[in-house]
Amino acid sequence: MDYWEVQVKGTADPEIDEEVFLPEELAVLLEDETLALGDEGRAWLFSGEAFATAEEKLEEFLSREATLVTDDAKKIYRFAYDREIELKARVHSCQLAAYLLKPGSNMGIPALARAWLEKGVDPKQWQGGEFQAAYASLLPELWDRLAKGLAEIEAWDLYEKIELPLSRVLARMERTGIAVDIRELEPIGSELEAKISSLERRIQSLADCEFNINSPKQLGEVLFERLGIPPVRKTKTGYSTDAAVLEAIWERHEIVPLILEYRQLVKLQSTYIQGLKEVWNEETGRIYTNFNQMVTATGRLSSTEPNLQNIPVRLEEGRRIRRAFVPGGGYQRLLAADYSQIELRVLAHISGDAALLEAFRRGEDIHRRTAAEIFGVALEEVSESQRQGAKAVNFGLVYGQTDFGLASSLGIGRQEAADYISAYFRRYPGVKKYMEDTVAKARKDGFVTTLFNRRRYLPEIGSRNFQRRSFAERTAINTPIQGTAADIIKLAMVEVEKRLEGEGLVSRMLLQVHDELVLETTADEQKRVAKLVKAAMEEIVPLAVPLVVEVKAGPNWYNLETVRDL
DNA sequence: CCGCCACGT
DNA sequence: GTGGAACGTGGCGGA
Repeated sequence: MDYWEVQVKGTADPEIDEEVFLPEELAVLLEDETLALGDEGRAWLFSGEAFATAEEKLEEFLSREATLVTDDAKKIYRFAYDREIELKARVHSCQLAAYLLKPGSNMGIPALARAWLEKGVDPKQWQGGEFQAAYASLLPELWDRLAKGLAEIEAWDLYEKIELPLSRVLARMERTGIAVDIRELEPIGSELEAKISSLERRIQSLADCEFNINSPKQLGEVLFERLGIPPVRKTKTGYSTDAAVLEAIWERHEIVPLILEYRQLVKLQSTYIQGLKEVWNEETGRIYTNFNQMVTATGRLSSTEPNLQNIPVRLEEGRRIRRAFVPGGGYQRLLAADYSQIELRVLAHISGDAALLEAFRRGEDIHRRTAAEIFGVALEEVSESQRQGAKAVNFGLVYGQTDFGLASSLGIGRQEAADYISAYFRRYPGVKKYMEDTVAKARKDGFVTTLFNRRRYLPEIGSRNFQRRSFAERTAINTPIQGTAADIIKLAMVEVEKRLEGEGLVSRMLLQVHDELVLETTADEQKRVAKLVKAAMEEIVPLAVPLVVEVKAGPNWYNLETVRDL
């Protein structure tokens, strides 16, 4: 590698303008007027602030048939979308590769260099903006090593066919944002404020003292000392006062339900009403989330600042917040497409269990069918409480359930829960075998994989500590299921984006909520887009059972109605 | 900065 | 016999 001595300008500190050494191609990208490329039309760029100094050069570069190796491709894609550049260059992401090789590890450049190049890289050795050039100088060798690593674990396709194209889709979604009618939040906020202060007064009056209800410590003292309610459970720091505890002591004192309601309303007010107002952009009327592609252990996305993957839906009080999420910028409808029972369908596919396969192939109500199997009754004979029990079993199944966990979720005895579980495994022996085989494989290899070869390492699977080992075993069972579902929806997102573009439609994807995609669409396009999205999601990965997607549409995220006849 | 708690899938 | 559902993010209190 030839190194040129160049100047790096426009760093975080405008006073810094130091001489550093860079790989030749990088130096050219940053400084040279004519933008000559390396032998293979390849350049390396650290996505820190330095790339703002090279905007024009970068724009020009990205419009060429060339390859840019960077630490974070999504930032480059954002750069291109923000400037409406027609992107011709291929982009590679070291961090994305590193995430697939070892999720959970530190994805910073110095850490990656230490891990993959066995180089001692100390960020403190560079001054000011100099480190950005130094980081870039590590990229050629780092990328080479990571690309080889992906091939070695047979995850190159996962990178190239799913994660990298998804980065571009996510960049586009982040730039698009979602319209929020802030006026819808005002009355909800005022109502919450009134209810909260009224509850606060009633709670203090029942306790006959002033205390901070938001402090679990103070609340515990009031409930379990002052009011003399027998404590249910302890945490490391004191009395536990979570919802399960409060529900258990519901009858002991009339203050308890008020506290549950108070907690719920304060959550809505602070996190959603206040929180969303604070990040709302008044120029565009939209909210812009960050979709993080390299955080979770299983391959799911996460959403931050704000988190738009946990907007309330279960309880009506909070669900109303969804009225504020609306189509904007000339669009008329929001459209939501969600996978029905995707995790249980994935379980059916990877376990190959005959009864589970049959249930999904027949299009049966899966919880009803499970209840019929567990309780040994005909489908028509299943009672509502039996169905609820079976639903909890199916739910827990995916998490590597224990009798204790099932018992507490159903409010039944531990023995009864254990009976349900063993009845389940008698009727679904393929599922039992999958779980045993997966744990055994994890113990042998030290990792588990998804259908698309995403890996998760489980170093504690052989621990002699029961708690640690048990946790690793549940994780071994859950990760291939949750992770495969994540792979599938990611692939579907890439396909949906491709089809929308290919069909010349203006409708656009806005959000992903693990098994659901939210789009905004026009009145004209709604029907066509509903069909397109449903087909793309259902057909993207042919499993041994059908994937079923339900599509809803409406004037906001609260009022959605099923789109029929697709 | 960590623990608790509450929201989502 | 053990502790006991999987994956996340944000607000708050308190050290």
